[in-house]
Amino acid sequence: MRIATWNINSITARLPRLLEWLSSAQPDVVCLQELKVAPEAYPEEALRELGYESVVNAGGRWNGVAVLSKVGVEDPVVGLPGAPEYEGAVEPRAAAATCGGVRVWSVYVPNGREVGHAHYAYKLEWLAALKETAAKSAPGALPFAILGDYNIAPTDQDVWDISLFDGATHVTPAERAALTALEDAGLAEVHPRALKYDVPFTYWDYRQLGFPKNKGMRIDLVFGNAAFGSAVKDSYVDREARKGKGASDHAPVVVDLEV
DNA sequence: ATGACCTTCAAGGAAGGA
Repeated sequence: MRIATWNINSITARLPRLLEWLSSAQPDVVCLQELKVAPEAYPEEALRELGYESVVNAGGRWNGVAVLSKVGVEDPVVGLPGAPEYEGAVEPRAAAATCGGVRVWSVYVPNGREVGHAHYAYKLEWLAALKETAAKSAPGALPFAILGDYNIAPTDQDVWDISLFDGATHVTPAERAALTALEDAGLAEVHPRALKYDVPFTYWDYRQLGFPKNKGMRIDLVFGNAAFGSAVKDSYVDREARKGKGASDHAPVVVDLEV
């Protein structure tokens, strides 16, 4: 089984490239983030034509996630249990489904904006809620994974130049401690291989030739329980999908499982 | 070559991204 996660930065703008990638990469399950689409405008039919059912959590202009599956959708959940509100609203940042015997969550962790900003506190609260969900599902025999845009670089090597991140979000000890908390809950990171260069970055800023200069960050992550981890045969970042006109600023992370 | 921000909402520019 092939599972992928991809922040597509608007499913409307990215639909041609998404459909092309689905046809070539042939994933069975895909976790999408940053749909940036109203629920009624979600391209359900176009995805169904390629064989994918969707579990969608969309709220219009910002955020939005989905789980696509060719291998069935059971026990769908829309929204993270216990998720905090931001400015009085629960945002569409999580969706889950059991697909072909694997429980998957698609998550879009809040950005945080700046250390000390209300959005940063919100990010840490959101991650604390995510840990609770992880702790409930991790011990089971069912392969379980949380895939998505975590907006956290796990180590200093996961950004192109750590000296430029002094005081910035995405690399703070508190954010990284939230990843350690997921490990305490029984999950472990699935480390992808790079198709080029040493570090398999997953995000490159659109500005200032970020991608050609490989000024990237590894912030799209996969955390799985023991049953998931033991089924992993391969994982890589498909940086080819970041090339050319009309690309998302993130590349897909692909995980191949033997289940 | 991978190339110097992009997307949404809406009507011009703001907001968010990281």
